[in-house]
Amino acid sequence: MDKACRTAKPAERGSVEPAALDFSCRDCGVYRLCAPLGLESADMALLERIVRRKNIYRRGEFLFHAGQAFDFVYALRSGSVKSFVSTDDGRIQITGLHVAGELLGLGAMGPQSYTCSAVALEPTSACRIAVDRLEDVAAQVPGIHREMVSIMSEQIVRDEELMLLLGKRSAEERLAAFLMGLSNRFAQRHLSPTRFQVSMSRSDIGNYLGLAEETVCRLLARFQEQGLVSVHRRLIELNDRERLHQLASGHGKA
Amino acid sequence: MDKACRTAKPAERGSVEPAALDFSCRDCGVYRLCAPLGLESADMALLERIVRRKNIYRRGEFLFHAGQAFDFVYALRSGSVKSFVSTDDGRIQITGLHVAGELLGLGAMGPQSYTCSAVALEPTSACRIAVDRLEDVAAQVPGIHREMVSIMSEQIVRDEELMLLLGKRSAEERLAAFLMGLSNRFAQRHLSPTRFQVSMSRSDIGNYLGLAEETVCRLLARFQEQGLVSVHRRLIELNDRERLHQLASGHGKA
DNA sequence: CGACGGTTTGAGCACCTTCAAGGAATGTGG
DNA sequence: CCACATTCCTTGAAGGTGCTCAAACCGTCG
Repeated sequence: MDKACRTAKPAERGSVEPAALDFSCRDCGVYRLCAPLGLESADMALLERIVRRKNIYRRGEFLFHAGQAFDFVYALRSGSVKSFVSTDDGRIQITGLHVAGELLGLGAMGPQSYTCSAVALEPTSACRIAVDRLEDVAAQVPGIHREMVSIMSEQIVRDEELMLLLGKRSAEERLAAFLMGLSNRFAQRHLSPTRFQVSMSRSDIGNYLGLAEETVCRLLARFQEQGLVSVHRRLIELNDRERLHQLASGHGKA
Repeated sequence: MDKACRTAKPAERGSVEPAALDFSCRDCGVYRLCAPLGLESADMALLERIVRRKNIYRRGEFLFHAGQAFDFVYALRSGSVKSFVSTDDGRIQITGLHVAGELLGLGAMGPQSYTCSAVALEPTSACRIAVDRLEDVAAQVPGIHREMVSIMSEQIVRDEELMLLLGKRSAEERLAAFLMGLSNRFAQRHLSPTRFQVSMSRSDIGNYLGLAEETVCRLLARFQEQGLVSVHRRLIELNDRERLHQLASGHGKA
């Protein structure tokens, strides 16, 4: 996506630039863990104790690998990240697409080692939160654990939705749901819900949705023929969210 | 495939009767939440504050419905439960199969309402843990929240595995993985890993694995032809766990 | 430019689903 | 206790959705 952007006019894409997705520490996932501390901008001392300075990751760079010892929780400030698990014979399944403002890695709390891998899809900036320090602080402030429980249960809800999608939806429904999901997430972040860059390749999208890369292409082409979307490489414009929503809900042919 | 199995004698099934799966409170999921309290058998007073007496559910009875207000966590003492989510046009995806000793409903911690429904697959006994009381106690004992985080991350790991299965595995691999998964869980509970009752119908198994009911039947028949398993209705005997494990890992044809 | 990764499109086919029907186990009411 | 209803399981045949294989295209970068 980084490359694709370079040819587009700045004005058109201002709203979807990584820069526009950059969140301050207050806005990003870290804050959700800080809020129960009663921390406001004044008390940054405690925050400093647990948050390591932000790191920059390049496209393709790993934030962490599955199996690796669990040392940090990651809060995305800009960019996007895919997480995935793999079979022992090498096939992988992307289990999550994470964008700015979200927390990553909490699933490792139990096993104490990462259960999935995470890779930046584009230049990405993330705060690393040292878990040992987090635990120290959390021992004094129970609200933090409570918040972690809450964040993890949100993860479970998203996972359940993806299972429903993988198990029970047609290819068409999957792609429509994917696009609508992205649209809604961008809207939450006050970005355009109708015009955005998809940071994943067709191959990744296919993997994520349990489809072949070619199927994704063909469906995008069909959606475009039907006037539902306009596709220019990874820039996607939703022209008929209403109908797309129907497709995603399975009311496509009914 | 031949019906020889159907003549199985009652005596053969003694070890897999529900009764054999009955867990005391110490063994069931409740205990995992009590352990951090430093509670041993002596301090049952605190336990009493949060655990309501066990309930009995009949086959097909709901423990809770999706959307319903989150009031209890459930610890299974015997029997088994399926949990599922559904599309708004009525299709459902089974997201979990839970057996004795496991905790149910923690995914509702964040949204404060159940995100999936849970139904007993057979006569099932469960302890209900009132969340408000649990929270009261947890406020004094941070270790409880920590344990909850741990339990939820295990849930996330299981969900990731199911996503991998639904997205990337063939029908054969799915069923083999399902059988091996059950086998391993029974082994953990000191029950026979090679001979057990599956509490789900073919239809449920198919739903769970993202397959048609008929496909499950055909595959079971094929596994039996190949000498991997013996099937007598819901009683299943694994005759070649080694090979089954290979199939589950995708080394079936390679 | 020329090579390369990502994308698009086509043709053929495999796997699994759908549709259909019969059989076995269980339960229910007379 | 038997007849009937119901549910679950099994098997067959036909068909479709999405995959595999293959090739061309495009945009980017060395």
